[in-house]
Amino acid sequence: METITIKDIAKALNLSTSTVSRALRNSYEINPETKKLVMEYAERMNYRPNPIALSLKDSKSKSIGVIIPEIANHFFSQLINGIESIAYNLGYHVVIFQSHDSYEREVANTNYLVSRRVDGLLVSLASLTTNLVHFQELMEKGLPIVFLDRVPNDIETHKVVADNFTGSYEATEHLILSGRKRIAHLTSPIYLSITTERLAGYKKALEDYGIPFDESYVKYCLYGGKIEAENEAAIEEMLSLPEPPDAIFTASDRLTTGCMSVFQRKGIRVPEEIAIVGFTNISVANLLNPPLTTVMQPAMEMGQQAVELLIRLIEHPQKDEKFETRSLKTALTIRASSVGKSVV
Amino acid sequence: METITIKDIAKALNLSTSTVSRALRNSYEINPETKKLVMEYAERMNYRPNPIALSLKDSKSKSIGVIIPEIANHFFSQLINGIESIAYNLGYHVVIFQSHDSYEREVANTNYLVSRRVDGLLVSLASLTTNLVHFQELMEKGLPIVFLDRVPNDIETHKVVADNFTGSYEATEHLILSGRKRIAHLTSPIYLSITTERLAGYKKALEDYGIPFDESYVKYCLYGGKIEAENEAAIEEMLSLPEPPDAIFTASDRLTTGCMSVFQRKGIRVPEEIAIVGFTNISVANLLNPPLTTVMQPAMEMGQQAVELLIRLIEHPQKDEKFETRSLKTALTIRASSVGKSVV
DNA sequence: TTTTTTTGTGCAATCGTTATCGGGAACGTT
DNA sequence: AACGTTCCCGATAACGATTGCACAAAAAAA
Repeated sequence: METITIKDIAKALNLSTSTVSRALRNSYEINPETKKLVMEYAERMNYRPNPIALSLKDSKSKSIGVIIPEIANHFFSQLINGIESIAYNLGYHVVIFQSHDSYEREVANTNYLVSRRVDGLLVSLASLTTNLVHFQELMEKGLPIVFLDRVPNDIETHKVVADNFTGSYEATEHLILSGRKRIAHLTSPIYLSITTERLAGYKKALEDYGIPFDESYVKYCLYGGKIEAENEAAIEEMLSLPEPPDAIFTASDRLTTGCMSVFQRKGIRVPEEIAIVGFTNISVANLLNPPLTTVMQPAMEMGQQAVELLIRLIEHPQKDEKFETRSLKTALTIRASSVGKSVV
Repeated sequence: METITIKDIAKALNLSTSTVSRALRNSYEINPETKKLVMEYAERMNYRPNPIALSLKDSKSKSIGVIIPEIANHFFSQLINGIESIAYNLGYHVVIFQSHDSYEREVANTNYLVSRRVDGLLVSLASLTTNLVHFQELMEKGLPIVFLDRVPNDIETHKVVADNFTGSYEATEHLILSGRKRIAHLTSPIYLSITTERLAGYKKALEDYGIPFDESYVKYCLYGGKIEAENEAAIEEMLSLPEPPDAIFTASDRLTTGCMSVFQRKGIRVPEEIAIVGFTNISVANLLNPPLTTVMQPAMEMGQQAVELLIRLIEHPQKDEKFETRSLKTALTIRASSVGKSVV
C-alpha cells in the first residue's frame, strides 16, 4: 500500500515539501508556474493528502462519531440516513458505533471515537446508561456533543427529540376514543427520557378522559441480549391478569413485534380481543396482520437537525451559549390494529 | 480537548519518551521499578496511546472498512452485526459506509477508507457497479479485500456468498410443488452475481419440472433512489399480462415488500390469486399478512466468516495464495403466502 | 549606485509514537 | 589492568502535512 506523498512530489519536481504544500493549497506566495507544475503532477499521480497526518497535526478529523443502541432497527437506520445526508454535504464523515444498549460498550465506543479525534459526537443513550460522567468529562474538555432521541436530563447541550409526550397522548387518546378502557403500556427502561415522557403522555390522556391509572398495566422492559423471551413472558403474564387489557400501547419496534408475535402464537384476535398501537418506525406496518397503527417519529429529520446543530457547535465553538432542545412532531397513522370496539 | 501524551509522562517522571514508551509496552530492557512507576502514573492519568499517531507511523489502523449498499435493510444490518461481533473480539474496529447502490459513492467511500488506512475492506457491491478497477488497483497495491453477498466474478480473492442457486431452486421448486404454473421472478439488476445465480436456480427448477421458461415473467429491477414507484409499476404491468403469473418469487427485501404493497392496494388475495416467496431476511415475515414464505440468508454468519477471512488475510499476507469462495446454505421457511393451490 | 521592498522558495519545528542506534554503568572474565 | 557483557536508558529519526521564519534574488525606490 504505497501511496504518493507530498515528499514524493517534492523530490520528483526538485522542490521542497513546503513549496509543494503551499502550491497545492493555492497559496499566493507561490509562482503561478510552479503552482501549475505541482498541481498537474499531483493530479496526474492521483495525490490525496493523508488525513491521518492532518488529524495528528490539527487534532481534527472532519468526522463525527455516532453512538446509537443498534442499527438493525428502522428508527435508528433512518436516523443514520438523515445524519449522513447532511454530514456528507458539509464535508464531514460519519463513524457509526453500536452500544447494543450496554453501558460498557457505550463507554468503550466513546473513548475510542475520542481517541480517533472525531470533531463531535452524536449520541442516543444506551438503555442501561445511568452514569453520564464519560460524556460530561468530554464536554468539559470542549468536545461538542449533541444528544438525540434518548437524551439525558442533566447535561446542558443541544438535544433533538421526538415529541414523545404528545405522540403518546395521541396514541392513548385514540385508543380511548375507539372504546378501549383498559389500556396497557409496554415501554422501555425507566431511566430513559423517552420512557418518562411517553409515560406522562399516556397518563395525561387517561386522566383527561377520566380513566384511572393502573400501575399493573405498565411494564418496563429491558432491551438487548436475550431479553426477548423475557419480555414476551411479561406480555403473556399481563394478558392473564384477572382483568386483562383490551388495548396495548407499545413503545418500540421490538416490543411491538414481540407483542404481535405473542398474539399470533396464542391466537388472540387483533383488534377484536385487543387493540395495539406501536410507537415505532417499522416500514412494513401497513403489511402486517393486521395493519399496525403507529406513532411514527420523524427519524430522518431528527438525524438531520441533530447533525446540523452539532456541526454548528463544532465550527463556531464560542458563539453558542444557548442550547436548544428541539422537539419534532410525531405522526399517528391509524390502521386496522386499533379500530373497532373491543368485544369484551 | 487536551489529552495526556507519552511526552507529558516523560516530563513528569523525568524520563525520556522512549523509556516511557518501552515501559508501557512492558519491554524487557526496562527496569521493573521504572516500569511500575511509569505504568502506575499512566494508569492514574488515564493515559491512552493516540491511535492516529500509531496509524501514521505504521500505516496500520487496526480497523476494517465495510462498504455495503445500505444499512436500513435487515440483511445488511445483520451482516454488520456478524462482522462487528468477530472484529471486536479480534481487536479490530469496523467503519461502515453506505454506497446507496451508487457507483460514484462506492468509489468515494473506497478512496476515503483507504486514505484512512483501514487494514482491509469488506465489500458488497453496489448494484450499479460494473467497473471494478478501484478495487483491483487496491488489491494490486496489497490491500486485502473480501467480498460478500454481491461479489465480482473477475477478481481473485476470498468471497462469502449465500448459496443463491440452491436457495432459488428450492423456492421455485416449492412453488411448483404447490401447484403453481406461471412463476414470475422479480430480481435485482443483471450485473450482480446474486442475480445471475438466482436466475439460474430458478431456471433449473423450471426445467427439471418441465415448465418452459418465459422471459416475460422475469423482471430486473433497479435499486436505490426513487425507483420504488417504478418497480411497483413494473409489477402491476406484469400482473396485467394476458396470462398473469400465479406466483411470484422476489429477490430482495424491497422488492418483496413492494410486491405485497401492490397486492394489498389492488386487493389481490394471497395466496389464493397469487403466491409469493421472498428471498429476504425481513424479521417480521411471520407477522405479515399473510405470513411470508422466505428464503433466508445466514446474514450474521456470512458477516462473521467474511471478517475472519479478511483478518487472516491482513495478518498473514503472504501465506494465503489460495482464495476460497464460501457458499452458505439458505433456509426456506414455508408460510401461508405460498401454500394452497391457485384458483385459476 | 545604493537601499528598500517584493517575490519565491527552503528550513525546521510540530503533532504522538516507536525503532534504531548508541552510550554509560556495573559486573564478570582473562 | 584491560576488555567484553549485560542492563537501563536517552537522543534521534522517521511517519505526512502545515507553517512561521529566514533568506536569496529580483524588482523597485532612493
